[in-house]
Amino acid sequence: MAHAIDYEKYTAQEQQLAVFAKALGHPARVAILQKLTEFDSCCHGSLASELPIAPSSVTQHLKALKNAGLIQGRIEPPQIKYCINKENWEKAKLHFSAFFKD
Amino acid sequence: MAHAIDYEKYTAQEQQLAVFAKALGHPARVAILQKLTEFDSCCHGSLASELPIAPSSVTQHLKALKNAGLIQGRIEPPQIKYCINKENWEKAKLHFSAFFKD
DNA sequence: TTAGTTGTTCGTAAAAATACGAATTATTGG
DNA sequence: CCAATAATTCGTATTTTTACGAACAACTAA
Repeated sequence: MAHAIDYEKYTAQEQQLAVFAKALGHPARVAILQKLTEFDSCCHGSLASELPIAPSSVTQHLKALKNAGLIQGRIEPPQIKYCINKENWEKAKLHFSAFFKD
Repeated sequence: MAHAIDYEKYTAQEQQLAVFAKALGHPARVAILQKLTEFDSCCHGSLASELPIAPSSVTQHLKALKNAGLIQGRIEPPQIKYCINKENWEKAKLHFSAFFKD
């Protein structure tokens, strides 16, 4: 595992902010999150139809956002509805505002 | 250039936020920025001595932050002093706060 | 059951990010 | 000039990210 980020060598704050920031570090993921904050919940298809990337790529980005804790999905046949994870969203908001405060 | 992010397919806001976020997406860069906001200006060496990575890696991260517009350096023999690019820092702050506002 | 819709997984390829050490540049002090 | 200091550049290895299409799974509706 050489040459990967070794998060353990940094403070918990540095780690957490970096994880959230990394999740926001792609314009497609920014667009997804904006849509989810605007519409409260969306299925994969309605996100994919507005993004300039393939459906399978959208799935990858959704997974990245999920891993960072920023979104969650619930099955609602025939679709899967994705929405903001409000608890972690608030956490991210606080991390960023603390970082830029001064 | 296949399989790289095609920023042009996204809105200016999505692009800009993603660029800033990507720059914050590594704990070492978060640590560097925190130190620069705390101490106003630092040389490469004093940053490197507090980070768990090699000096040449610190240079790489400084370059990434510079490319994103978040820091700038000025020669002040025998050192190079790095500091926050206040104009873009403010811009980043506004982008993030707008993003999380709702 | 069959066909259609929805979304994911998988494999793969290309590119970027991460990290390091060695060598290099540039400047200062003796 | 020569040595020391400060930091970068360069080359390289490894890992991660990005992207796509094909195949697959799951559920619905006819």
